[in-house]
Amino acid sequence: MNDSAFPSLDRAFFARPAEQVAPELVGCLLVRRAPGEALRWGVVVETEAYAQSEPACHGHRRRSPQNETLFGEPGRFYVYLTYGVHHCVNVVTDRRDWANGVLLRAVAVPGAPERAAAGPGLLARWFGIDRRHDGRLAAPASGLWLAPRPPAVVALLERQRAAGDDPLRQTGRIGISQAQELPWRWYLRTSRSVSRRAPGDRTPRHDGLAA
DNA sequence: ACAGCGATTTGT
DNA sequence: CAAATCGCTGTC
Repeated sequence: MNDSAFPSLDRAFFARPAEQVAPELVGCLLVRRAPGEALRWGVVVETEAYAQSEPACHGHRRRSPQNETLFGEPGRFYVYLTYGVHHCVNVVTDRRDWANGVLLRAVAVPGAPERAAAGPGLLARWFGIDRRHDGRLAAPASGLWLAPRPPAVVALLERQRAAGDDPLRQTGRIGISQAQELPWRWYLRTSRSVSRRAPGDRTPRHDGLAA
């Protein structure tokens, strides 16, 4: 399997507000090429948007060496350590000097256990992502990038949408203590690899995987 | 300096 | 439901 089978999303895709990019990233592919290892990839099934204007965003309070990447150019990865234990992977969106990004919360990996990357920390662990990836461009040259929705995923989404059933669910964000009312989390209803249920979400779990 | 705490996960 | 575990942030 060649890298060319996974074309990289370009900067224009990310140069838009996070709440616009986040739902469109669901169904796209996260691809990882580490030295001496097999290519790893999976379908993004859950995302969250963050913006400087709301208090849950790391860049809301102030700009610092820690969150500098979030203020930088779109199309780069913003990776941080949380709870001293787990890494969280974001893609920077919108424009320079405005903290904006999309948190990748869950990925469905074909051939792997369903819950292998069913959460921000698990996802980072599975793909071998840590702070060294912070600031890297989302491109094959970085060994880590995002690819557009493959035809099979596009077909699945269209089929369900045509049946009057939107496979993309929108809820409040998870694990934050501020701005919980903001519905900036999106996930693929048909996936069993979603991290967890948001408070109040009664959506039934559905069979059939999106990959 | 120092206590507090987090965009999580796991086990009791 | 609490521990694990690190480093940033605000305060003393």
